[in-house]
Amino acid sequence: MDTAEQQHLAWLARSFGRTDYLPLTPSDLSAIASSGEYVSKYPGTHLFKEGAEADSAYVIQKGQVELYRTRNERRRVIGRIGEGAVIGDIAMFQGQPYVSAARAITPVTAFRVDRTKLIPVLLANPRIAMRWLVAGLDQLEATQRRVIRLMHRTVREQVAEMLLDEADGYGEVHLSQASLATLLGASRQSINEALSDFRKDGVVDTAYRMVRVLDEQRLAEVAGRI
Amino acid sequence: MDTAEQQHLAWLARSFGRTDYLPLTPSDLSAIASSGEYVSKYPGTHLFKEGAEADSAYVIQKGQVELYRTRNERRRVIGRIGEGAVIGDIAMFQGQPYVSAARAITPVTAFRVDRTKLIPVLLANPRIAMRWLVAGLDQLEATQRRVIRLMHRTVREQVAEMLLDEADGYGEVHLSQASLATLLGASRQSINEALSDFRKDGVVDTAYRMVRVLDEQRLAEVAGRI
DNA sequence: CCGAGAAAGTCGCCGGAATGACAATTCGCT
DNA sequence: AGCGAATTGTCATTCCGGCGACTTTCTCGG
Repeated sequence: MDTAEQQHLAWLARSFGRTDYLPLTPSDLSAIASSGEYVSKYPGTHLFKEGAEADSAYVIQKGQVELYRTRNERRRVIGRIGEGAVIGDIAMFQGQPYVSAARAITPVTAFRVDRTKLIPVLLANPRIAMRWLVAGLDQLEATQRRVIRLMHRTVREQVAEMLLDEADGYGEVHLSQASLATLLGASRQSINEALSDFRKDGVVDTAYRMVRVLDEQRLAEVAGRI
Repeated sequence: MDTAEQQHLAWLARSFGRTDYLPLTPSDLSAIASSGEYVSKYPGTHLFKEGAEADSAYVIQKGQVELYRTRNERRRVIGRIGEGAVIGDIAMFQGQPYVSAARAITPVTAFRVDRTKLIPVLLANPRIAMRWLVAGLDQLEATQRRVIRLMHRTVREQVAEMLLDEADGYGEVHLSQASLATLLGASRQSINEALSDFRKDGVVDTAYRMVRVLDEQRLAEVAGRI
């Protein structure tokens, strides 16, 4: 599989592992309760694996899930998601294999939606179906916007943009520099250089597998968001 | 509006102006007949304009429609579509403004689907709604794939890819080198150089505002489609 | 507490492509 | 036919960033 493809899948998987992707309300869940069931996963076990047929989607109720892809027999963590996130749904709707694997890293409770059972329920509850699918469209479109926003920008600008995008509530980005490089399609060295610059200017702080954003304002300027 | 944004919209509009985007069957159309009406447009008149609120989608029944965007008071043709194509639907579902204008270039008959009338019909025909929306997901996903496929490739490869993609039935691409440059986010000079190379090798022929593909096979090799 | 392996930090080299600057064509219009 | 604007064809210059090759630092499992 070529690099572009890898990157595409990484972006997709990342995009759909976002906690702000909440197409379903609690009442929706009760409506589709019959098309799935609650599952518990111990840390280390899989919700689904990369490349498997996407016959289910999951709504995370509790715990943290890690999304990763395997490439050249090496695991690449794409992101971590938590409560409320929906994963695997786009692949499920499209009838495509999962683009990433999902593994519990804490004890996880999730609602597993079975494709074959879900379809009739959605046909009976078109309002939910439409909201869900439109949410998918929005997500995909947003991802695309992001990707194109990154094109034809210097690595430095791309890194700034990415950090702003990926920072969690504490302004921390838990990704290795190599992961950032893969996502941006840049070399690890260039990422490192950009981060070194930022660190020297006191804009970010770096540690093992982590970057902390210190000066969001300045980073936004670099990213061209002005 | 910045360049990345421009490019994003150009890509989107371009992608959705493809005749292979056919989410609806004739029987679907009869089912949603009540949510719209047939409209006839004389050449030169608009189906919709860029930036306007997307309150309708159109299914082209007959004729040719030109999609274009205006930038710096200059029209940029993004594509032409014909019978069977659906336009404006993604924007309509998302509640976003149209990303391009659509203008009839031959006498056009189209079925105009009204957003407010459509929603209840789709709720009553969830099967159509789901198919339509999933088709939208597929399209967006395919576009994204294309975009990422173009990233991190040499201009030469990008040009080859683009020419294959944009060639009409006669193997001709009616775009100025500057337009190609904009779409690819490259400089005009680089495009020119790539085209010169291809011309020298007898792979393409160039003229004013036009490129004709002579050796599709070889172009595909360059594009990496092998 | 320690060792292996992963991740991070640096350097030099070099190619692809942006930029700026012109000359040469071609087309649309008067 | 002829003029001006748009388009195309070429260079020389500059620079971003990929790649290879290390060294240093950090983590984690035993």
